[in-house]
Amino acid sequence: MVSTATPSKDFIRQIIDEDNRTGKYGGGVHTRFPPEPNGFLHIGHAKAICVNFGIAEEYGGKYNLRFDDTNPLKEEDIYIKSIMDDIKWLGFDWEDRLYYGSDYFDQMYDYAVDLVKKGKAYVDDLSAEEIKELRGNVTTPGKDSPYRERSVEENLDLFNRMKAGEFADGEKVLRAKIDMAHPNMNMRDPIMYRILHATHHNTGDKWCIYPMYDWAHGLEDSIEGITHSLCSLEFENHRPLYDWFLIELGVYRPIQIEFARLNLTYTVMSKRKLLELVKGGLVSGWDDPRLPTIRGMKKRGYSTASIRNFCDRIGIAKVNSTVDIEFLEHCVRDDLNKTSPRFMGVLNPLKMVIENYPEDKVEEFEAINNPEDESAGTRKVPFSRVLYIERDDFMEDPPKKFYRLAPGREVRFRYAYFVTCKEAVKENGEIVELRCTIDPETHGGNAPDGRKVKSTLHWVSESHALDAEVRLYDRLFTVPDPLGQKDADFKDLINPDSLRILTSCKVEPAVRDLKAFDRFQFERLGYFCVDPDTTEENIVLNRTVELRDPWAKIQKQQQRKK
RNA sequence: AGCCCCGUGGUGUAGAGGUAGCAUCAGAGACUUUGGAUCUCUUGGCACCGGUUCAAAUCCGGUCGGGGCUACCA
Repeated sequence: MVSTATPSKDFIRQIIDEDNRTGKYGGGVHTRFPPEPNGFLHIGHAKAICVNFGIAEEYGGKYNLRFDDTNPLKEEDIYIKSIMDDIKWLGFDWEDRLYYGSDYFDQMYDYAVDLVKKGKAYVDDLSAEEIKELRGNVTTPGKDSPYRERSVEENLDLFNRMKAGEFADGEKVLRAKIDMAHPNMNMRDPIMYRILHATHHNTGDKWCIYPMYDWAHGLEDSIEGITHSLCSLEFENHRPLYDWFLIELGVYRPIQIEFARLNLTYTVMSKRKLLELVKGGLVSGWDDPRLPTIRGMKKRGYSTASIRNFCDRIGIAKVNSTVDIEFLEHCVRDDLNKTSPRFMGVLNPLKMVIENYPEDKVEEFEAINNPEDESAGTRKVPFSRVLYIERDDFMEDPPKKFYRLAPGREVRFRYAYFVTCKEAVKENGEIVELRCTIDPETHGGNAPDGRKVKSTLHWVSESHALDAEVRLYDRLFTVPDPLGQKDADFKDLINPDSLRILTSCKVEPAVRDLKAFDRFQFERLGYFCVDPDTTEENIVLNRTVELRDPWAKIQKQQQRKK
């Protein structure tokens, strides 16, 4: 029996349902994701991709990947591969529907000629400055260009010569003839073509005139038979123009629907800001794990499932909003908890000697790989007289609610024994070693007499431990809204602890078998993944996110009280 | 200022004339060989004013607030 509760639908799915009901587009759904190949994809794009491709998938429709490459000055081939790689990594397959806006340059030109013939477009000789001047502003209407009333013949001739390369960059443009007094600035005779003697990554030197976004985009959608053209809110004011071109041309017209793009706290999302960070050397590159780029997140240890689940769960709406990064972190924990194998690793090692354990003895304890997934099986973890534990797991003078190890206190060592601390050995006031004893009766971690222990600690056997470098990543900025601060440049608000590198970490032997990008959990610490920098000699691990940590919260509260 | 879009717990969203729901966060508890996970409970919201109606988050009018637009970028 399936639940009768109908899942709530966002406004876009409601529109599609209605279109399907009325048969507006023959009941089909065909969407597209149209990135400009001039940068790397980030989580904001992931949302757009999930909206466009996810909805098409859900309705049994198709989706296109289309590179919107109408500006040869800004676009480069190198971005195309990275964008495709990222989208594939997100788990989407556009099959054979990979297109380029530039594929349609010929057809667009013909359409432009159509419009000229209809008296709806004209060649303007004004300079960029003059055009700006005559456009007016939001409160004052613009004025007609002196070239606005050229004859169709003259326009046709001029436009053809523009194409033929007779004019220099900026000398002439082709404009739509709409209304210079229109309250919507986009309708004040928008430019359709500009002259750019530049080599295009796809069409080479074939063209010296290139179409503007507003002219090109609707045509691309129309040519590809897109049904629902889903884009971000800033194109709302462009929709009348999108419609105008297609209506004047009398061609198939998709519907453009706008939704709010994703904003996240404690990070920046714009290409320009991201570029500033990369160019300024403030991060290690586009794949720096602190960045919200797809590559960065992959390197950080985010899974495809966690990102897609996040994008689905934040919803779609028309209000500008900022999602708390905590929710992203929740989504990645949620997925990784179910899928990640567990290991033990000590980030800040404190040596511990078990006085009543023989020096040459080694035992192997069976550890559960994933308590959430029985099929993940078990592994053996070696135990011996000298171990490492986490420095934070011992306090000489424990405050209230600190359940971990302290002098005279007994805790459990995960999968091994109950351990009691006898003494903390100090050198120059610093604790350098703990002397402890085990209760042999608690072999495996259970007391036959049923006595309980307040906490369970992770540990690593000294002689079996692997050394590892661990990169602890945290939020990139110290404030939720780094761009909204008065009198502060966002680059000065970078969290100095957004990356902390620990070099003397000790991890259990099984970590050796992991490969680059493998994700796992260090019990009690968080989720990590293997950095591709890892070599035979040097294990490098990246922390994706910490586990939820009630003790850290209590600690903060206690500090506040002081 | 002109035009366009939008206001539902702290945050993100559902609700389409009839008991304001979900998720997250926060708080409390249960359970626990991860202070993880899981489970239970609790706090907390319809921007404001007026109108229509037996009944308004929902429809209408206004006010206030937020965002977008003034590139030969996309």
